[in-house]
Amino acid sequence: MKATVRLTLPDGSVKEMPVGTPARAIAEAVSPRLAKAAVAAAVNGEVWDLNRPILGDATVEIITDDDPRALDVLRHSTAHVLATAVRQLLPDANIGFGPAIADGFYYDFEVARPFTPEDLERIEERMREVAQRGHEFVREEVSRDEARERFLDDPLKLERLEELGDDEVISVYSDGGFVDLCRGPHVQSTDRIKHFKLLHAAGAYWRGDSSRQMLQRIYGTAWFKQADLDAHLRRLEEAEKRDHRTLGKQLDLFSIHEDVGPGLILWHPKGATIQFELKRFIEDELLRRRYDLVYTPHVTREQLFFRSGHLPLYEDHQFPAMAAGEGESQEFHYRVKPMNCPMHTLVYASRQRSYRDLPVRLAEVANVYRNELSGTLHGLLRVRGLSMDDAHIFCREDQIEDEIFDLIDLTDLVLHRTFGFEYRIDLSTRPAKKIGSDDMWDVAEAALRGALERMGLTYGIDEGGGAFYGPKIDVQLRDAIGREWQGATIQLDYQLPERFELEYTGADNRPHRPVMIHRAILGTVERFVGCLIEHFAGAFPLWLAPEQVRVIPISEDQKQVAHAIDERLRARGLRSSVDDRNETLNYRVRDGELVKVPYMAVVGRREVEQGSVAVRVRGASKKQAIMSVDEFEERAVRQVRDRSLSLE
RNA sequence: GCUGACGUAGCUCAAUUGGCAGAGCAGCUGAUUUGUAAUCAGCAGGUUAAGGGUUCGAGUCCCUUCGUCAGCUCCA
Repeated sequence: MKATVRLTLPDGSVKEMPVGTPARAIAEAVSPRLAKAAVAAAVNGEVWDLNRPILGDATVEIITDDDPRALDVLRHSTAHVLATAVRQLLPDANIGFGPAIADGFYYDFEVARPFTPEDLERIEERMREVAQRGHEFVREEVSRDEARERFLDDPLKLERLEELGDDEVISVYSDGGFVDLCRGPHVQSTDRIKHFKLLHAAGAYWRGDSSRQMLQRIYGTAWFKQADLDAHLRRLEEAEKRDHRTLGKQLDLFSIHEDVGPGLILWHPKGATIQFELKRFIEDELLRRRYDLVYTPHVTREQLFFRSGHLPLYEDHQFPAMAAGEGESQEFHYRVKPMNCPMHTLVYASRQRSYRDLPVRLAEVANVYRNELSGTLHGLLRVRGLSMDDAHIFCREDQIEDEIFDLIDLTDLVLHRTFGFEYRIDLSTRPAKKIGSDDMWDVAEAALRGALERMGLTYGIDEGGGAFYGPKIDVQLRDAIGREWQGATIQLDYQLPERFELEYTGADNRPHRPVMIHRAILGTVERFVGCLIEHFAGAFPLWLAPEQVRVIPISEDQKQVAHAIDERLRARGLRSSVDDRNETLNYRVRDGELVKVPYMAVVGRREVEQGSVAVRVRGASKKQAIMSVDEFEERAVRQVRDRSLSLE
């Protein structure tokens, strides 16, 4: 057996080291500085503990605390410290899973009673003690029998253990008396863990299965630097301030009333204005791109959804059936529609189609209703009554790529060029359980890829993540404070054309089956408006702002002129109003700022004499610009037309 | 749907061990005529989510229902 191993470092240099040398030794050999910053190592690309002996030739890269992979290690280790502390305080607690997640970690426990906020404080305090003690994280590889022995009192761990394959290495990590079945890796010692905070506790089903017992999950966050932790906590606060439910109330955009029902939105005039502008923008764009608008009923005989296959598969998400009216045949039951595709399919099938007619693009910003679980409802982001910016494209296989290309362009226009979102694209390919031949899938996936590449876009691939009826493209958008939201979705469908026997006559005078593309660019109007509220923190760009201009006469003497200016702005299509309430100027300016009116046009004695207005731009206090009414009017109209994101 | 927490005026929040339901803002009325983030005074506003129970007495304790929130799950 060789006594040394050849370790290749990222700079290409090769170090000859004794077998079993840990990555830590390499870091120390390079520089004390590197050793200090080192958190873990990538050995042949796999993240390892610094202390884990390297037994064969390998590439080794030291992962330092500024590497994103290091944060996962730190957070995972913090989760172990959490479990260590909980076990010390509650020795009977059974442990579930405790992984690192985006921005933090959690750990699941099976305990006699749920954790209270006071419990969290006590646990966090104990965590600090554990961390400060500097327990080594010790990794051991054990046999299955030995592992069974060790986790005799941990039924949840035993269950996981039995699922591990025979060829898998079973590793166990311990720190300060706490032992966990765990793949690792971990930081070297608990004293590396300094900057963390427990955030909240909530119930979570074991293995995410609602038929299994409920565990108590504790969430937390951990960082290498105090400044990073502080910044993260500030981000959470900022997100809370932007919460669309709070802003929706403050800005009088929408409400949800108990008597109407949960998940059903009452759009107030100001919120409705935003929706109106959004729909107008989208529909104008669709017409330009040769879509046709359609309108279809909100209620239908349920046989339609049996034919489409939604029933009984999707029944849990549909509202219950309604009987037909008295005196009518009771043979048919009706359903409120949860989707539009079957109806659009019928519009397609309402007459013969030639290959020359394709693609047929049918669009409808449609209200649909889905009976979502009560516990999942959340403001505008998850609702039961929603308006999809839905469309279905019926095309030939050779047209798929061009259609997808156009859809991605549309997505970029809407999300990026219009609203300034950055976004990320994922392509989901064929799942194990699918319909259609492999040839069909080859064509479909190649078309999606081709369009993405023609666009010059980078995208991720979710292998096997497609729907059973076709591959899809999902777009995740990133908002002003870095959060990701589900944006557009584009799905190919070979199933519905089959079920509804859709056809077109080809150049060969033979019947052919079209392909169907389902797509939503905004997702749903409700969710998108919610996202916009948080993205802009309620300060909408001029074209979307429910109230664009507020004209404020300083005293009664300017009242008439103010109303005349308001009339002029209204005549140009601007949403203007006059605040001539009997209040001080300061009061009225403050009021306008609080509801985030983009422009306040103040009219005093000087302005009346000059035919001008003193324009105050939202958020820019004390820097008013005096300009003629004409100039202001042109400026505002131009910005609305351009859908400008900033005010000038 | 499940687990836990919560529900007081339009909004934000008080109310001691069970002991007279209160404040600020918003609203209304009046005075004031205002030069860029809150002028002053007065008035009005409540079946304490709904229903039931315990008690001399319930916003407060117990039960049921509805709703909200944090998650689980699922998705757009």
